Amino acid sequence: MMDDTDRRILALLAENARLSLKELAAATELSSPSVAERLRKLEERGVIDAFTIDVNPHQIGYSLQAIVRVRPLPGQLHIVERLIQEMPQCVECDKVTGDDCFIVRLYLRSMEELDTLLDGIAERAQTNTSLVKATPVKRRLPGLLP
Amino acid sequence: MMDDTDRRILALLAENARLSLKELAAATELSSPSVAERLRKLEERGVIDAFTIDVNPHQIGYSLQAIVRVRPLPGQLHIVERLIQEMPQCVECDKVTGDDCFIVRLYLRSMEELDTLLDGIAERAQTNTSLVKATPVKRRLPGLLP
DNA sequence: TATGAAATATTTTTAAC
DNA sequence: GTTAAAAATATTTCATA
Repeated sequence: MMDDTDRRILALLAENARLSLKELAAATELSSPSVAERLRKLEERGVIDAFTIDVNPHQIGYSLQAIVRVRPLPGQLHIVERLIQEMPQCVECDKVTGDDCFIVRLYLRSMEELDTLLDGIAERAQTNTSLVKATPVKRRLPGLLP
Repeated sequence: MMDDTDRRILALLAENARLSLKELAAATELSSPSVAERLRKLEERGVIDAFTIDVNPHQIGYSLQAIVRVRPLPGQLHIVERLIQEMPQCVECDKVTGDDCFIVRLYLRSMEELDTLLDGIAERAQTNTSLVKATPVKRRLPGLLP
């Protein structure tokens, strides 16, 4: 279903999603219409979920990043889930197995903002916060071997 | 430094990074050259880190997703960090405060692959694995208020 | 310093193979 | 999957607020 050329296109777009069809064509030794058609199919099949941007949180005022494990109290799961979804500081949330129910990534302007945010769910959930000190692996594609 | 128009451009590109200058210009009621100039500056200032794609892990063979907290044993921190970085299944890794040192997001083809991967660092680190059951918030921009 | 208009150059799309 | 022509778009230049 996906060949080496498709994988090459994905890897190129992961680095620069605004590459023109012409540039993609040159890199894959195909013609532009051919690349356009492959792109269309990759989107249609849902391999490419979205063309998007990575924004540097620091440059838009978010000086801190935290990963918070959230364990809702009995009966509070759905409310907590909704509260998390509505936090503008939440950029990612997964529902997971194990003692914790949610793992949330927050962008924060200050420690005070973190405190306020967690206070807002303190009555409904236990939380465990880790502050991000560094990012050894920035979001990237996984291996694309067949 | 960043005005409402810039924020609008960021929000539009977060949804579709391949929007043409013309489309961005229409949406912001600016001319194409004007949008091009703003884009150039957003990149130059590092507000936009990258134009990239979101790939659906299922469509490229990764049926499972796990978030693993990793706590290296004394003296093993740097080796463990390197081992994580070299895992093609690792799509994200943060170094954090607290008992755990690293929080890693893995894409996996099978449970067996998870087992093999964790066995590979078992002598150097304690790990705690959560399997992703759902994703209430998919990666998104944080609030962009000034 | 940021914008817009117009001209030019480039790219994308379409159609035929 | 390709080529080549038509259509759409991007870029450059320059004038302007």
